Amino acid sequence: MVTIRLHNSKTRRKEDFVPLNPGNVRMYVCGPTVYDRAHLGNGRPVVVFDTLFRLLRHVYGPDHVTYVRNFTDVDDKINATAQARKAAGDPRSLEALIRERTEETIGWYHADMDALGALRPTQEPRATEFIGAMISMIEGLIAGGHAYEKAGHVLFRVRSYKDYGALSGRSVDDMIAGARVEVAPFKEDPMDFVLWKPSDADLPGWESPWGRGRPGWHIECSAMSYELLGASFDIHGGGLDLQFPHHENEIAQSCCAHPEAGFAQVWMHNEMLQVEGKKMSKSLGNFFTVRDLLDQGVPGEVIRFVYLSTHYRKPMDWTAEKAKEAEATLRKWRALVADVDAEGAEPDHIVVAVLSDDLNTAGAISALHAVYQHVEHSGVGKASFKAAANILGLLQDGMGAWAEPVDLAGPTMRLSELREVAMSTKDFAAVDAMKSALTAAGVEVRMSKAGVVLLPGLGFDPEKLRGL
RNA sequence: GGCGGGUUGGCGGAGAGGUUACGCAGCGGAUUGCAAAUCCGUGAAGACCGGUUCGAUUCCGGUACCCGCCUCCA
Repeated sequence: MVTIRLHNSKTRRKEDFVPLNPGNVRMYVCGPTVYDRAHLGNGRPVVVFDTLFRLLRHVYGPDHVTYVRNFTDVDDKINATAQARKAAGDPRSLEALIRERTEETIGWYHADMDALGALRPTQEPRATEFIGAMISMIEGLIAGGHAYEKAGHVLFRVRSYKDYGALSGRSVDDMIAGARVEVAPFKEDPMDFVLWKPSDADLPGWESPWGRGRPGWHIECSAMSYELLGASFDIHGGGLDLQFPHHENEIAQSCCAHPEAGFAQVWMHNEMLQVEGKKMSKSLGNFFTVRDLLDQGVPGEVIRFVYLSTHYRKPMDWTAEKAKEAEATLRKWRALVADVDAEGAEPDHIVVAVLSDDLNTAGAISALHAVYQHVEHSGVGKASFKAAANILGLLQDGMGAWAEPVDLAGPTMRLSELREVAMSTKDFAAVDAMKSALTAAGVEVRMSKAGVVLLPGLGFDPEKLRGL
């Protein structure tokens, strides 16, 4: 069996991955807050951990991996959207408006992430379905002396957990010295964070031992991972920006609530995303969603390829140039395995080995280039090539419509005839005219002794072919 | 201010203490009505300064620059 090695943020080292139970490998990844479309940065961890999910399924068997990714549907931004709609005159209740907004956003998320070729996780719990579990965990923390109630809030007592800061390499004292902590009079210590907060009538709330209120952000992941994966599980993933404070707080909560267990064994964090060398932000005008790209005609598979062409622990720069290169490569690869069935085929072992070394997707893509060369020349190993690409979620059946030939038989025939005539008359004017028209419509024109081949490119516009 | 990460050839981007990464672009050639595509071949790197070593781009230290987090933005 292949040994998977993973860089563990907790130990800052690459380690052999040894699951607690090979019969059920368990992974939890922090999912989206469902208040709006997923932007390009949101897609990166989805594709990264989907690739890990696929690798784990390959190594341990598809039925022996449990992948949980949550939906955060309790959030002030969701509330704000709902309140805005209500203020605009919508007669429905706030709860109904919130439900509508989160349902709508989850639908978008699924559609967009499906387009990136990501498998649905085994379970996708919503925070609102686990409020009871959060309340019990908070009660346990209070009973254990790790949390306290004050002014309608319940706060986690950071000083009660000696390893607080270990994941992100910070000490409580250093952070306080940094002085960027929220000042709240009811906190025992400035670093203490909210487990539960009161809701007034204009906000969604649940009854609790501390009155009507709603959970703080961090407790949901602790409660849901415990309910669905247990007190100890294998991998916890998310973006690097979540390392502090979110994951640090999760560890504190979970380890104090279940001191006998180890919580997550391996922590993985993907680096952030940039666009054309700059941080993606609305103020710079380079902010866009996955849906924006899909609507512009960039295939989801191309977006996925670009994500995977940079190692997950390095900042990734999205550029139009990369998308162009990715498209060309995928077209070439898809042409090679157009009619190949990879079902049951053994994926190329070098690609798998490279990928198993801390999810080296960029290295795996390079290895695929080498395998392609070999298969191209020898004609053998197509299924193995495709199966290896499939572990990266590339060249999946059903995702290649964008690369499939469009019926251009008519223009092909006409151009062939024109060329036939021109070859004898030596007057190529008509041929060249038609060729430029085709090129302008986004069609790639290939002419050789073997004949004429027309291939639609990314910007192919069938409308422009009318009249040809 | 505190913590963490990065700096590889024209561009993108990996691995490895010593032997070609790879892709794109470029250049030369085959092919071509022209071009595209394809194929063959080919040049090009390791921010800076020290240290360890027979030998470092790869390990260690320092400098410069860049980036992220510390503000419920993945």
